[in-house]
Amino acid sequence: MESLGNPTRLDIFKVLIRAGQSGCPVGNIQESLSIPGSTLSHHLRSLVDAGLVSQNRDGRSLRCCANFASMNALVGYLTEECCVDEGSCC
Amino acid sequence: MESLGNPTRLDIFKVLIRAGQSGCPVGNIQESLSIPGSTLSHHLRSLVDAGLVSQNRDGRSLRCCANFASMNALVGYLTEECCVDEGSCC
DNA sequence: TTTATATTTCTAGAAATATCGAAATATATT
DNA sequence: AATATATTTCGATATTTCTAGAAATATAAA
Repeated sequence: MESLGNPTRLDIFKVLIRAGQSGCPVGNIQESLSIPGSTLSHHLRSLVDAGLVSQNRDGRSLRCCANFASMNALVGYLTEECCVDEGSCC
Repeated sequence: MESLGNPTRLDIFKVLIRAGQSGCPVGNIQESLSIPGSTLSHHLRSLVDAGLVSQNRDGRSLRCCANFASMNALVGYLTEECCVDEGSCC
């Protein structure tokens, strides 16, 4: 969640969500968002570390994929405990 | 989304999600999380500004409620464009 | 109106994060 | 092996964010 708190990182993640299962090479993300490679690489790493993105090499380029399972877990994290303390805690 | 990127703020929001529609006074959140009032107030404001939390006065205390509509919008934001560029962009 | 309770604003230092150019590395093509 | 392409690491700076104590404000109760 912390990982998606940054606007640039959220943009990157959105590109990958749109790209679906087939993913998108680093270079294409860079072109699509117009950010320097070093900045992109830095943010991509933090997304990979958070488990939200996976990478695998494809020839000379590195293909990145949104991890849809993690994304759904994230969504679940927000919704699953809804109202469990309704009326009892406050 | 940016608003939930901070662990403390996420904790606050979770308390409010658990509290459901009836919400929770600031003082109770403070007690429940053991954080100074000033820090809590600061984070609450950022949640309110982001539209994720609403507040209304109830006697001497201020009752906070998670805005479930916004939360669902947030979830939708992540999921609705899934795969639209599958195969076409990269 | 005095007092108590609840919450916010002010302030400032510390810590974390973002940014990007240059150089380094890795992989593929010739 | 030499060259080209793709991506990452390094390093340094700028900016943002977090945190919390003290003081201020607001509302209610006595």
